[in-house]
Amino acid sequence: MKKPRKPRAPNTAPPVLAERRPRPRQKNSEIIYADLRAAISGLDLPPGTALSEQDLAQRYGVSRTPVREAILRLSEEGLVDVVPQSGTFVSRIRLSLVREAMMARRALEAATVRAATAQANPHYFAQLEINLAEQQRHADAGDIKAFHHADEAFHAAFAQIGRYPSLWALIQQVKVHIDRYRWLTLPQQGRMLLVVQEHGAIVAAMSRGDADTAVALMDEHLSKLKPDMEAFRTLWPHYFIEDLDEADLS
Amino acid sequence: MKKPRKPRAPNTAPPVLAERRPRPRQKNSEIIYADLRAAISGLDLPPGTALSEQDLAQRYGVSRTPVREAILRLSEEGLVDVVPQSGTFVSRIRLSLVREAMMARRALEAATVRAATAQANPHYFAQLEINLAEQQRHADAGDIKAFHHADEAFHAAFAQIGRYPSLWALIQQVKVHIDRYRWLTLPQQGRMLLVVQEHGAIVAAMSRGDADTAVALMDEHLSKLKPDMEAFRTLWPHYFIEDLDEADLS
DNA sequence: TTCAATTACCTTGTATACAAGCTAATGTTG
DNA sequence: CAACATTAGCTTGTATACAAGGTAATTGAA
Repeated sequence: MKKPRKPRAPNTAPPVLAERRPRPRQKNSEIIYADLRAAISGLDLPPGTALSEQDLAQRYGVSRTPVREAILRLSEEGLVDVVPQSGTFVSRIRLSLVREAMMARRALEAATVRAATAQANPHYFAQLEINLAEQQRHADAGDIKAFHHADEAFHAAFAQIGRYPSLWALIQQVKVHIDRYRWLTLPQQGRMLLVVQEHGAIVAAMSRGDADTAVALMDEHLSKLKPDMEAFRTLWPHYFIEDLDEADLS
Repeated sequence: MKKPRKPRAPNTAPPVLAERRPRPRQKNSEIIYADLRAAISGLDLPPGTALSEQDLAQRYGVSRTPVREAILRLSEEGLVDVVPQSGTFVSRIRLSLVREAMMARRALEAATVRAATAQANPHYFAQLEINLAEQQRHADAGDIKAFHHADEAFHAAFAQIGRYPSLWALIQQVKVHIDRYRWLTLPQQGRMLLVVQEHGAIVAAMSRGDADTAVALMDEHLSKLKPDMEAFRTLWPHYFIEDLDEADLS
């Protein structure tokens, strides 16, 4: 006769080091999330596109559950709008949000550039120079997507060098809203070469230990986007959504 | 005999204004998320606590699905660690993350204070004064939770006044990591009254239109937390987790 | 022809069932 | 008694079924 096993005490004891083996396997929802995010960020899924959970599930060969989790994350980032009993749609670009994202990015990257300047050493400068060369190569070749990738790595490097890695995660979170807008303006010729020059000037200031100038140059670099918002809004009206930014809510 | 209906075209057409009726009903997952987040932020669920989806589902009277969605959001914020086939645990406080969160918050709130100073008008100052009085009241009464609530509203007001509402959402996201740490130090007597004074000084500088001073005062205000990290780490060792912040990864 | 009512189909939200795998108590062996 | 192997029970990840409700094509009447 088997004795009934005593129920195990609930696992309230803190696992001393649960982080040792971060499950090597990547969850399906993560893959789908990254995939959709890249597509939305790069305007491959333009604003207003309908996303069906069922459809995506079939496309990825999984059930609705992981798709739902991916969409939930996108929804929190403001990249999709989930309307119950109606549908899920790639969110339209809210210019007020772009404006806020630019402000946040400027504030955060000013911090990373300053921190990176303080931590700088020859090893890191070599890393930055390699990245700059890569940017130059892609700019010469006119490969916008590759250039954008190198640009991301360049900006990410400051957070890494300055020892503020999670700040980059935060920057990425707001950056996606800027990027969606930026893809409408980047194709302008000569833009990429100008960006490489500005990046080089920032590194030069850092190498002189001139943090204030480096920060100022970065701020100027990130502020370059503003000008012609209205023009683009008339060109791609469906991509944008009116917001009550100028409406006085006193 | 019924004629088979022609399949409807997929809804790829952009819904002209899907945002008109934001479903009044709040999803269960949102309620659970807010509830758990508040409990974790306020240390009612101390770091290391095990959270069972099944258990929470029964407690809230729902199925696992909405609980999972809430936990997924907490996981993205770094407030819980989900270990597949093992359990979900309230994350331990990573001091490196606290440090990064403080840096991010300082950078972002500097921006909101500057913007708020530019937008200031008597209506907004009256709003701030009312909030200051409320802080004073709660500080006198020694009601820490209520004071914390008013403190949040105070800081949120700058983003609102400066017309950068989504920046406050970003600040809240990083602030939670600071708060968990702060609850270990806030009970110090006299702390609250000092905070009210510092808040008042910021508003005073704003009322003079002195944005630089207001920003500097806010930065100083937000930098007050630093000192005794090591002391608390020895007092509540289970609440913290070692990280490789100082480890050189060259 | 025009316009309103109907209704089939699709959407997301939730509940439930099953699968893979980790943990700790139990059983076994030296 | 000590150390190791076994295994019951729990965990999360995923798949599937059902429910509530919105949309648009169809249908019917004026």
